Order: sequence, then structure tokens, then C-alpha cells
Amino acid sequence: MLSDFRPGDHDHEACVAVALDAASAVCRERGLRLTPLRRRVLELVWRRHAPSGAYDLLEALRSDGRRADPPTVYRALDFLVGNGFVHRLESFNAYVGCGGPEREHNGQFLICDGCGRVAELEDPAISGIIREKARALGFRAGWQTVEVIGLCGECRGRRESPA
Amino acid sequence: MLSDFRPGDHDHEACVAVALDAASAVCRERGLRLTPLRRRVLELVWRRHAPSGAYDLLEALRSDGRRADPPTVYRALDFLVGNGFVHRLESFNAYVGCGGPEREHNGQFLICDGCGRVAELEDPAISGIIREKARALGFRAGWQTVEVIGLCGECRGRRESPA
DNA sequence: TTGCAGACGATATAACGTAACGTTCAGGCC
DNA sequence: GGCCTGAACGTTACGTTATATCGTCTGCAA
Repeated sequence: MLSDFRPGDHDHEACVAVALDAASAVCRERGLRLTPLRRRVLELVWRRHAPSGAYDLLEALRSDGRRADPPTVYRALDFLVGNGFVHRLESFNAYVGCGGPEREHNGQFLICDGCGRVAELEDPAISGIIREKARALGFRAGWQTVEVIGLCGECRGRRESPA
Repeated sequence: MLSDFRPGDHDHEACVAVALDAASAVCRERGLRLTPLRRRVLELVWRRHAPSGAYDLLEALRSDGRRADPPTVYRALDFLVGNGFVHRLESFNAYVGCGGPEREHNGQFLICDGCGRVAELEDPAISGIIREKARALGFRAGWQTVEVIGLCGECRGRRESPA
């Protein structure tokens, strides 16, 4: 698993810092430029464990006092998604930080309908069976989008025994 | 499998007619109203085995001579998607006809990057393993979005041995 | 110091989707 | 027939998401 549903009380500052450090390291290795803008967008995405919309990010950039228009945020997102620092959730038109940017992968996402938090899996059994079933039909699988809507453990508990 | 990659030369008129008849039958059974507009949108979606965008459908309705605005097509699509006659492809913001509207299901889609055609699976092994893996993390899976981009058999042949 | 390429600024517009409210029309009931 | 009701649809307006295009700046290298 690449990122879990974090308990509500985890140290989120640390969590963001770790992600930014990881991204810095990867960029240094690969000769990519993690510019201040890109770094800031990545930080904004990480500040929530729930998905952020491009226009939420745009708002946030403007709150920084920065002049920003849609292409600004989309270019940053293109960089971050293209290099695996951020994933796009197709069924939400929104973006989440990636828990394992060190290597390429094709994750699976669990999205909680209660709290909006997202967990990322990278389960070879899931991607494998999809690839196999596709192959049986003569189809060569490239990219897989696997997004599951449901209820995380915390939210399930909350619903079944409300305060 | 609910719908296959049809060979380029299949009888597409028949294919559309079967889908419309199936929809009529299901609506009759369930007391749903397959109005002329809804029927027409369903037909338009089926005329391509590739996904149709909402605004493509809107254009097509206007070509019919009908006055149409976005809510017209979205309402028809809501009905068709809600009752299982059409599926929405999240990663394309587009719609395809459903090959098995008789019962509710949570399909998986193979989308060919070469020709744009779509096949629909309903494979319990895929949905099952996703549900299980999610459950192992305390997550109760509701709806699954599974969309695979790749190359169908025909297009693969074409690329590997171009004319 | 010139040239180049990548990043970003800036403007405009395309593409996708919904809110809200009024009108029409089919079906049930008197 | 006349009336009521609710679903479907028309219509206007707007909200949200994403891209095309072109100009400018900056850092780097020839």
C-alpha cells in the first residue's frame, strides 16, 4: 500500500514535509526542476489527504498573493502528474499526492464517501488480473484507472454507531 | 463479457436495433418511459462503438432539427445512465452503450487507444479481488470505476504490421 | 553575447456540467 | 369532457474544468 487512511490525529506537517523531501530528492536524481511554483502546488495538494480540484489550488495560489491563472496551475499539475508526484482521480476531476513517487506505478484508489480521504494501493494482484482478463480478449492493457468509492473504517464506525 | 470489440464489418444497424429493442423491453417491464428524446440519445450513443461526448450528442440532436441545449442531453443521459442503458467513462467524460441493461452491474471497460472502440466486461474475479483488497484495509467498496486504456487485437495487428 | 530551451505570465476560449424556473403533455380521476 | 398531477422537456443563465496561443523572462551553454 502506498498511502493509508491516516488517523485524524496524525502529524500532518511531518507528512507533508516527508512528501516534499521525497519529491526534492527524486527531482535531484532525475534532473527535474522542482520550481517554487511546482513545489508550492505539491505542498497544497499534500495539505489535504482528500483530493484537491485544480481551481481550489488556483484559489490557494492567489491567496498566496501570487498572480495565477488556470494555465499556471495546470502546468504545475502536468509536471507533478507526469513525473508521478501527484495522481489525478478521473472520477473526481481532482488530484491527490502520491505516496511512492520513487518509481513508476499504476495505483488503485480507495476514496471514502464519508470523509473524502483517499488511500492508494499498488496491488499486483489487482493490476495483474485486469491485465490477464484483458489479454484473454486480445487486448493489450496500457494504463489502468481503478477508483473505488466506499466507506473507510472510521466513517463506517461513525455511521453504524453515531454519537 | 457484455460487449466485445466488434469486427469492423459487423452489421451495425442490427446491433443498434437490438440495443434499442432491449431498452424498450426493460422500460416496459419496469414502467420507465423511453421517450422519443431518450430513445434518440440512446440510438446516437449506440451508433458508435466508441464513446460519445455529451456535446457531440447535443450537436447530433441539433442536426435532427431539434432545439436542444445542454440540460436536454444531460437529462436524457442521466436517465439512460441511471437505468443502466448507458455507461459513463470517467476517464473520457464520455458515454457508451451498455451491452447488458437487463440487470444492474458494475462493469469494467477496455478502451482502445487506436480505434477508440470500447469493450465492456463484467468479471466477478476483477470486482471480487478489488472488493477483498479494499476490505482488508477496513474499506467497504461501493462503486468501482475500472477503465483500461490499451490496444485492441485489430489495432495491435495493424501497428505491428502496417500496410 | 548570443542563442536556446524551459518555465511562467497573460489573454482568450473550448469543453463539460448544473441550477432554477416555466411550460407542456400523458395518464388517472371526477 | 374537464381537471389535476407529476414527469419530461424548454429555456436562460451560470459554474466548473481544461487548453490554445503567444509573449516574456531566466538560466545555461556555445
